Amino acid sequence: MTPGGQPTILHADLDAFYASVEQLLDPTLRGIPIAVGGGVVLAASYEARAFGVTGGMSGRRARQLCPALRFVGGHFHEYQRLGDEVMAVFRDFTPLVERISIDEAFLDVAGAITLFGSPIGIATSIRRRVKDEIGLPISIGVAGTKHLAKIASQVAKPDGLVVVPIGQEREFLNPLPVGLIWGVGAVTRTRLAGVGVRTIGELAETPNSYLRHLLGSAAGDKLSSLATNVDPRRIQTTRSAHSVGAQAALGRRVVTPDLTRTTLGYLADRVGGRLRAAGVAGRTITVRVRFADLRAVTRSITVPAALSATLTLTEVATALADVALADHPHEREITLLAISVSQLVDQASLQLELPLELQDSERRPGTRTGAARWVVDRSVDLIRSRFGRDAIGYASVKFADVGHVPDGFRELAEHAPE
DNA sequence: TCTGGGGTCCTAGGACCC
DNA sequence: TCTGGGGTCCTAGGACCC
Repeated sequence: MTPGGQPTILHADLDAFYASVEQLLDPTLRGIPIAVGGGVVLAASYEARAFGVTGGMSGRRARQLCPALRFVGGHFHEYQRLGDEVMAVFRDFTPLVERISIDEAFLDVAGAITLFGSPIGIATSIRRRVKDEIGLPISIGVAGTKHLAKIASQVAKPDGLVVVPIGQEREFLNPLPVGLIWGVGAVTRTRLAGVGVRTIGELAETPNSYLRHLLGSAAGDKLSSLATNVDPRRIQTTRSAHSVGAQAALGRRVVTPDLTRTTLGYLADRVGGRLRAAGVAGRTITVRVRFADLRAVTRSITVPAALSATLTLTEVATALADVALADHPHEREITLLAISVSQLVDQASLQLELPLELQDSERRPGTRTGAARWVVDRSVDLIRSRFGRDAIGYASVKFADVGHVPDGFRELAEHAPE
């Protein structure tokens, strides 16, 4: 923030992104309620939102609320392409762009004022260019901090611009519901409502010690700092992932060794491929099992040498799932399996660890070494990059019937907007 | 409400070390 | 043998976000 000056942090957020892209690509969809997705609504146009349709809602529920709702297929590559184009517009004004998903970003325009004029002028120009050159509606919040700019862009929606002048933060925030605060979801909102706190103004009057008691120290401090308008977070132009994961919802399936091995093999294949593509490997492997009542448990292990080989990940994940299942012997059905790999390290440093992994596998005659597995995986990755994902794979994985979620959907979910 | 997938961050307890 | 603080790492669970 610029003390005593003008706010220079922008939060720019495309409106109903997937749905807006569909309406851009197909003019017959404009002005009518549409939803992207099928079983689950990924995005709803504003015409659909008027009926109460929201992202994350089941398709059946959405149809009940809005019988005229049109479901449209996802043009996943178009979403990525247009999202990239919008980011390029941002970068025409400042290099300080922090993209936080496919369709939203923070910008710090303090250094762009001499070239392009006031932050408000820049925000106006961005909105006009995104509309004229790309054809998409976008909302922008302008404020002194990231937190405040994000709240302002939500207030600006749809297709609007909201500025919070320095010194007027309290007047702006006080009447707003606490749910607009980033990090306040259904649970926290309910807990706050239980003690009579519904607006940010009421939150600001609540002592920090009481918030810490109610919500825990970190959440309490965070809410207090918002109330006093302290937010030291800078714009980060590069952010590296802390974990890579994949999951598969299974419906209700009776758990068998074959089911877990096959599904985890498929997931390990995806995760391993993405780790290797990013040039990283991970030391902590976590498996999540969800039972029929939607209760989920996790089991994890941290190994000395970072992993990215598909078969090794499969073996570790299978062993972890066995532990989780053994701890819940009365659960006969599961509804989801997931693998996540964290404690990521660069593959360059992984090379140093390979002899360790090699030693380990040498104690198990008949298994291929970690190094050999890594080489095989790299070959598979290369072939796939040229001929497509289905060109090659481990037999047990290739024929798994767990891949019914389209790959485009999965790639998209890595940056999902809603 | 029950037809998703991929992430981040926080808490709390225990092991272990100094 | 008992008491104690500080720090790090690991594991399990949960809230939240897009």
